[in-house]
Amino acid sequence: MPTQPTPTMHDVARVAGVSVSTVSRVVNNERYVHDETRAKVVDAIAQLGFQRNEAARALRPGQSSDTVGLVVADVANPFFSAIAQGAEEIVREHGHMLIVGNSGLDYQRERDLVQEMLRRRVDGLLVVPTAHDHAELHAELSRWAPIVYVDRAPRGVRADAVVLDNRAGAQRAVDYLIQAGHQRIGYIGGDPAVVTGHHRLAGYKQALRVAGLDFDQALVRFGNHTAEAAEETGVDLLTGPTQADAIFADNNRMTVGALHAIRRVDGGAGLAGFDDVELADLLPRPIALVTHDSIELGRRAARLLFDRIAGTTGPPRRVTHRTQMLIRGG
Amino acid sequence: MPTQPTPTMHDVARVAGVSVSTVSRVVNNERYVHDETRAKVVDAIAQLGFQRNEAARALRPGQSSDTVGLVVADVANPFFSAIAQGAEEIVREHGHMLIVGNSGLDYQRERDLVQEMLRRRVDGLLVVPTAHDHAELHAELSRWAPIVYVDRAPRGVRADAVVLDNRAGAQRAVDYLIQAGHQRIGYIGGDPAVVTGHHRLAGYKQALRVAGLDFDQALVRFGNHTAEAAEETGVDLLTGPTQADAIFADNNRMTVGALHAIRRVDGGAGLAGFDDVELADLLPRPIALVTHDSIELGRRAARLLFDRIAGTTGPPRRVTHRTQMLIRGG
DNA sequence: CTGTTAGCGCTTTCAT
DNA sequence: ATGAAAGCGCTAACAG
Repeated sequence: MPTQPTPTMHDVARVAGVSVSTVSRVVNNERYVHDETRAKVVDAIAQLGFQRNEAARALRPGQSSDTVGLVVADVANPFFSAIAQGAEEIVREHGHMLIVGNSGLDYQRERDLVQEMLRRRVDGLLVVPTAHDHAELHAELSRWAPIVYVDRAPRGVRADAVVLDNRAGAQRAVDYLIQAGHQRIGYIGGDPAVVTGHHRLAGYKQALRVAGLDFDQALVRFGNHTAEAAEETGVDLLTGPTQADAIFADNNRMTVGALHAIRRVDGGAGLAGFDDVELADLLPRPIALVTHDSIELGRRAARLLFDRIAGTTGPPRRVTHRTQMLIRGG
Repeated sequence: MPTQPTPTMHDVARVAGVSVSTVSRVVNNERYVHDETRAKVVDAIAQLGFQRNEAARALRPGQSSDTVGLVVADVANPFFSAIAQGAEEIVREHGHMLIVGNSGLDYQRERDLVQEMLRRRVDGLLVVPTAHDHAELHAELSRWAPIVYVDRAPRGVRADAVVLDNRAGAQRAVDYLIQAGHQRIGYIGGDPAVVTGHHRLAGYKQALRVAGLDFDQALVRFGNHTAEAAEETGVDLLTGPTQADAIFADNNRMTVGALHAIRRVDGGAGLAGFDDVELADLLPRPIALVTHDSIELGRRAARLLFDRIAGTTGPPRRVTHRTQMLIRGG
């Protein structure tokens, strides 16, 4: 059956034989409504299946849409879906709803999404920013609603952000590879412009430096946008002239690719990676993983956002979540 | 800096020295606006950073909120996040936005979420229903907006749904185990009330029947709600009096649990599972997986929904997606 | 206790 | 080509 127009308070009022204001009072559980009148209204509401139009309600001054927007690169990536999970949890606790959009790491789309969400008058935004400089975007849009950045701070802006301890995490994992006797550790990274990559690379370099190993630019390969690309890069690192004997993978997609590469090459290459990957513990060979609670990351970002929505002012807050290294598999 | 109130068309009109109707015309790209006037308005819009309030716009008769709701059990589960990914893609193509909620497979929460989304006047709903009877819920709420169910049809209702070929998929995987010489195949399932489990169990039974094997109720264990629970169940099946020599896992979480169980027991138990699991191909022992394109599942459901939103009437449509069996790992 | 009124931000006749 | 005015569904004074 085709859908019907939703009944309004006016309809309820007519059926109950009262005025709309009385209906409004009943719906909002206000005092000073005669029990009898209330009963009539409640009946009419049930009979019509009335549900208050929140969009209309939000139009009143001082009211809000009770929605929050979340922009991630790609909800299908376990890292981002964990963020979404955590964010949804907090958002629901606050009686809000979550609008989700995928930027695909495309700046234009990110921009469009944020703008569209603002047009819907979200109370705030959680954004995993693309690599593009955000100075303009942030200045232009954060006037209207608070924005909290997740996983990485955008370029060109000092703004609220909840991030991971990328550098220390990467350093630790790379150090593990070094301690295991590897000397030529390849670095497989994603978009070179994304700042997390830079920090993780810094951790990689630091580990080499501490161990007194030389840094070889040929071992560093950014620009892998899928696990498949990372796999090819991994094979090349391991079998090509670079002669890598281990790999550090920049994020979960890269790790999956690296695992396949190592399997194809079938040498004794070592592997470490940023982010956890499901089933890594069942793999035949040990892998060092920089893990973190990404659901909590989403929660923290959402809490910070609601803090701002509640009116908390002050300088940009930067929350850094710790990571830990786990040796899984083997 | 705290956020400012968003400028309205009225503000723009004042700055541009025209009336709100003229601003509206410019914003909506209507003809019959003098170029000079248009320029003034465009300037004012840019100066103020005006963005049309979509909520207010949607209030006008005949207009819609251009939003769609998606209710899944848990976006962090790769199966559901893939659905979200596919849905988001189509929703965006239609110029809409996606509101996401997690039901946690709790009927009351599902109900609350759907109702809340309806209050926000979503144009339609995509729902992965809980196990509860939906006769009342569906009858009550589908009057206001079209609902398309994803992954499983709700109990007690004939409604639009996009589902998988659960029975045939399970049958094929179980048959694979039988052909591999296994005789006592344990079944690890989730919520016994979820209909997909029933269909998959039917496929399991059918495979046994075809092969002339007896069905043993003791081998069937529903009620595992996490991978950890599935692991314990798996260990019990393999080492307990049931003496299972293989396991069929009902869904991706169960498969992860079963993998751990088999690893703990360390026998030569066979394993098959519904849904794909990342990295399964790298595991040391072969596993039969019933795979499917779950992103496409989300896309199909969303397309069907927009079909209804566009006004297509007719009897409930049931779309069944094919599955395929892959032997991964080994 | 309840109804009348005004108005939120926007679109849409209807005049001019 | 532009403006005035009404109204979408709801809430919030303000009367009574």
